[in-house]
Amino acid sequence: MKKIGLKDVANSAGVSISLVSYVLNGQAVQKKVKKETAKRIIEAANNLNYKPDLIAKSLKMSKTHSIGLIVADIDYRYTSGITKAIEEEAKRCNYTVIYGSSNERRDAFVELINVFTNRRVDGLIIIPVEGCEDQLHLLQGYGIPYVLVDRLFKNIDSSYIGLDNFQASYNATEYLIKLGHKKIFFCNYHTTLFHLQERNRGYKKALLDYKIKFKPDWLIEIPNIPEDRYENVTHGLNDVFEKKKECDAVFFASDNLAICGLKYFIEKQIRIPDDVSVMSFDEYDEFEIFYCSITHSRQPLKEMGTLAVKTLVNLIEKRGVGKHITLKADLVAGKSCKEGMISV
Amino acid sequence: MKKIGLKDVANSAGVSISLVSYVLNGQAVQKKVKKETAKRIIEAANNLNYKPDLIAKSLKMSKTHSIGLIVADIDYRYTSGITKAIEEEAKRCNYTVIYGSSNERRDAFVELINVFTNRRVDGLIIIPVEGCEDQLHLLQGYGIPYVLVDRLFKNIDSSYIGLDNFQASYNATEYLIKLGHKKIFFCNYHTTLFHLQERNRGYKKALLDYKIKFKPDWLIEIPNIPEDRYENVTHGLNDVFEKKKECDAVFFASDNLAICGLKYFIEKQIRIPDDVSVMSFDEYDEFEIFYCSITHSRQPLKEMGTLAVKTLVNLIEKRGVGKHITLKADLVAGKSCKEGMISV
DNA sequence: ATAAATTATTTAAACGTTTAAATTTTTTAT
DNA sequence: ATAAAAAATTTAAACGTTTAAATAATTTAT
Repeated sequence: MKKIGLKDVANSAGVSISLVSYVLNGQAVQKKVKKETAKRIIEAANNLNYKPDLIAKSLKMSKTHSIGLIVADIDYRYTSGITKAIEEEAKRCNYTVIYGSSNERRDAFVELINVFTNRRVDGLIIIPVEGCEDQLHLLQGYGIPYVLVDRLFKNIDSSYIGLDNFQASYNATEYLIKLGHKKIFFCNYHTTLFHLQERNRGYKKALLDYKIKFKPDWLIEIPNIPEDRYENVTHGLNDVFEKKKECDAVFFASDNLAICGLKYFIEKQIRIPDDVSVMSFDEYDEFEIFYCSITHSRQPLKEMGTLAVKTLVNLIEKRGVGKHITLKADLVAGKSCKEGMISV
Repeated sequence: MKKIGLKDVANSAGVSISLVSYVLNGQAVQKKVKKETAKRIIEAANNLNYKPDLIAKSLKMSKTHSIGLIVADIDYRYTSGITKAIEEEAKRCNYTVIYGSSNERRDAFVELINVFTNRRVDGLIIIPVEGCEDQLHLLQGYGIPYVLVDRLFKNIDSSYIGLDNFQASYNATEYLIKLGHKKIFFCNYHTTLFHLQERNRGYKKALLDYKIKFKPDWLIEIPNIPEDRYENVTHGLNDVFEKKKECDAVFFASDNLAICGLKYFIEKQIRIPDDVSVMSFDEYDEFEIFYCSITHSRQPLKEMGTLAVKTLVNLIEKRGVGKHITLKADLVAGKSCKEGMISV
């Protein structure tokens, strides 16, 4: 079955191609098309079940109405949440999402940037990987608008939607301190990613403000390798609990780390919150099946995704200027932090 | 900065556009381009940082090298797992993924089919929604190849990658029976979706084969509305546990149902497996943070995603014929099923 | 030295749209 | 009845590629 094009509709309605184009694009009155002719054209289009070829349109208009989305890993709860919001908002704004995942690998990221620009996406939403600054510079050179999500590079001037990680981390730590915790461990990835470092900073600042002296071995650093995350967390926590270091609480800097930690605690029969308090950055819905609900900070994923699209579309259509938007996290109180600890 | 096209490269190298096209598409020898000329062209292309316009290419070749992926909800563990595998394999096959989510709504699904076909995707991978058979027929009419994943329609002849749901459900039920369970409840969505009905069938067949008389109130049916899933599961389980019906085990037909169930059991302080055994279809990694590991059937998500792409690409390129592939689930034994029950 | 064969390169049409400019038809004014 | 104005429609070029066919340049055979 041959594809139906404007030409076919034109023939069927007995008019020229351009008239069909005008009518089907809602320019009927502006171009002074006779009512009757317009009607005939529309009927013909319907009869033939005409479908515009968006590829041809894109070529002519140098506008694809598509945005590239590059995520770091769709299996992160953060990513699927934000992806969902992005797709929904994109639909609302009449854009289609072209999807790619770097899986935290630079080479895959570079490849995606390449393919997406060749595909002439109108813009990009990017959860970047470590060490991809050069690629972002490239995009700027090409004049392709993009917005970063979650992860920020200080030395790159771009639009950005993310969390106020410093504040969120500060608040979470403060929450623990106010409950009387003193020896607060912090489990984070060892990384150059700014947003994760901000969490360190928030944690340490809270300790400082409350006159708790931070001890270097309170920081449990995990290599950022998804495959053996659990082993690494186990190793880090063993270092605390096997050696019976004094520890009131462990604050996990991400949901995935927390999951590993909780698994560890179950295995070692360490009771939450009796033996140790637990705080998590980010959440899985499934936290709710832990025997005690986990206190955690919650990011407004839906809002972030929506804002990312809105900002990008603005950049694309209004040629607006880039900006940083940082949102606040909510602290969702569970039962994983011991209350009324004796202040020593 | 103006976009560099073949024309610019041609000018720079002092040759015609077609020669550039030949060389850059690896047809240099076939078209007998002089070695030296070819070299000059390649250099020019590099110098100017030429990037082919894939839109123009698509138009000319009537081939977009893109596949549409329509999921039902990216927040399902099943979906993100399979999406990950699909994107990876698509990359390997030189296809880009255009992503859309129906969020289980027919109207969104229809809209996506429309946009994707207008975008001239080469094919589609679809996790369909209830009642979208007409749309699949449309696709067949257009001659656009597609493969269904997870969910199957009996009355539609299409390629399909999914699980042997009947067998998986049968095996899980059998597992419970063999541990001595008699009163086995089954919690499933109330749905017309074939793959979920197959799970019912497997459950019932196992009971039958082991001469356990199925009682209608063992089937806990949950309306398929994500928003108030928890309330509905609670309601269903209350009907069992508040009324103190005799119940050895509850078999949840999906991971999301299981999560709700586990939450309920925690709230009501019903102990697993002491008070009741739990079996789940599908898993979340986070099952591992439940106080006892949950026995469940595991679908080979990665394999499914990979196969979906392979099958589709085959359909697209080799004009191969559609086929059904059903894979087997693994039963992952946890600690949520009581052992050595007295056979009454 | 010339024709034929081979090698190398260019021309031009096409893919399905959009749209400015040109043209034809109809209406209005005289 | 005719000119001018307005309304309706068509023509043709363009977007950036690919590729068959035409042409030009070089080599080989006579």
